[in-house]
Amino acid sequence: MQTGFAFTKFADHLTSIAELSDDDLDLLARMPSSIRNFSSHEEIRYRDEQPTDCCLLLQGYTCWKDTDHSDGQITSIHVPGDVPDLYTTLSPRVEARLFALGPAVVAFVPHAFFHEISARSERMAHALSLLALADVGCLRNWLVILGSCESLRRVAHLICEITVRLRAVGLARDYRFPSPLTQSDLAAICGISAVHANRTIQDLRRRGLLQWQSRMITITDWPALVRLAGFKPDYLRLRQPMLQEDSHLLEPRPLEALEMSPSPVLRAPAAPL
Amino acid sequence: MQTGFAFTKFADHLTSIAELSDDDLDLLARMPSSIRNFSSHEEIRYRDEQPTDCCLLLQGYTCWKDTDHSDGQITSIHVPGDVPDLYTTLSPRVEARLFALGPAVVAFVPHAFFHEISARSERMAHALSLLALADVGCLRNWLVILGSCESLRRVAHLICEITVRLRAVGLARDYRFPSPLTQSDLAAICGISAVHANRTIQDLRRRGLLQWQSRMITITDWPALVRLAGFKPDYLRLRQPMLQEDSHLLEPRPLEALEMSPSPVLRAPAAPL
DNA sequence: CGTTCTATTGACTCGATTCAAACTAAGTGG
DNA sequence: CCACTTAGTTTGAATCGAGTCAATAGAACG
Repeated sequence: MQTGFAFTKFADHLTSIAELSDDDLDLLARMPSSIRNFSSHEEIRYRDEQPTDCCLLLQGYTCWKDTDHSDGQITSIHVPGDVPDLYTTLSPRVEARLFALGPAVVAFVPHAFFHEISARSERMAHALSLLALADVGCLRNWLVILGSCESLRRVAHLICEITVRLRAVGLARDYRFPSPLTQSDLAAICGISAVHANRTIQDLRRRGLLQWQSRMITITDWPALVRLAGFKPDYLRLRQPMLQEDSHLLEPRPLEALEMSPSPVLRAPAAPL
Repeated sequence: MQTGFAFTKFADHLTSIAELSDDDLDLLARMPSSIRNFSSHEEIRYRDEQPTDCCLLLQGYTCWKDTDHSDGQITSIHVPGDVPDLYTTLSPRVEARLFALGPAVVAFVPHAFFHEISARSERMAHALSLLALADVGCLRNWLVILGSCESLRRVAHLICEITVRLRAVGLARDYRFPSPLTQSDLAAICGISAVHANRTIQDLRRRGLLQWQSRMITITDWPALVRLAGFKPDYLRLRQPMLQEDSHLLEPRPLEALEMSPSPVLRAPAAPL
């Protein structure tokens, strides 16, 4: 167990949702973690596991699968800065399976750390609650998508959400980001067949909204994609809406430069907890 | 504001998920509440409302709709004992709309009460966390259903879930319960059209699994319904599984008589908080 | 007693699945 | 380095589940 810079990704994520004091950021800087690499489709958390730490995703993507079936429905996906199993700090049993979608880097952070920072700072405890509520908001919103949209909107919405969530932690600044998902993964997220996932992507490509090649997604018409998806990011509970419907891709860093300093806590030297 | 017996429904619900001490039950007995009746499809919570109390459902059903569209997707439904907006104790803003599905009786309970019992009893705080986690479990499970099942299984699964959740709070003992939902409501839950909802119900009737007439559902072949739905109630996190695949309807109260005393706290006289 | 909401039915259309096959890319080992 | 394997993508054709539209029948309510 060592102290590293894992906390900066988490700090970016937290500050995108809740306002933190300098003291809170100092608390975060003391986050102990042990890093592990996972290869694509490797299992990170097993059903009925009772971990004493949480997974903080540093690079790549992960997803929950609630069913045991290997190509079963994916219930949520995660981007760097997310802590998919934060809820295990409340009830330490894992009821589903957590997989890496593409290669992923994960920092394991002891439950005790989250308990401690919650106890020390009221505001931090509140921020962690908001984080959990944001996850539930994502879940509810995705349920609405699955229940009421056809495949084209589903896929479009998914890509909008990933984009905004990445940008909230300082990634995908140029509307371009790695996407190691297979089309079967995409299908498992969107609740459609792999074949149809393929045809849907082609449709999006043909409409000139995005490119998806060699494990990279490049959004070529963000406003149109948002419009097609009917994407409204309120449910993400971000302090900055992050939409910029008007800003075109020609101006790479629109107006969030000041609100979005990538890692405001880097000034604090890390020290063991 | 008065103290009533609203707490018994809530206590039933809590004890179905978490173990409570006698002291905890005494705490619950002091629950202050003000009762209100709602008629079918009346709105209980409005978007962007900032309530200082929670809705404890005493009779009937309610549902969340995340979209403003009046026939939009329903993201969750609630049975007596549920507190749909418990999360507002953490973050007091309501992001969706809460409706009564059929006539409903609701007890409004101040946030302060939940904060107080959490502060006084560690075990109670934990129980409330488990309650919230169970809600999320429901949500995830329903997302899987919407993403991977066709309409027949969706409807079958919904009815299984309602049945088990009702039975967990001492209702629907004979696999028979009021169901004031319209077929449009059912459609909005299951993400299908109202016309198709109708045809699906007829299918279930034709298979001899249930009756649905004059706002009552009678399950006529519970084991077959469970099998058809592929219903596995683990995700509800109930302490008692409540499946009884084998027990037929001829024996109305199978084996849960001892574990399920309907309101174990009624012995405690209610006193103002 | 009529108005309104809800349930039901039929015909047509469309989105999506399935199955099968071909094709590409990426490894792996001889 | 090439042949072989494997995983992932792409395409077509047949089928099926579900949506839509429209019309009717029934139930509830004032």
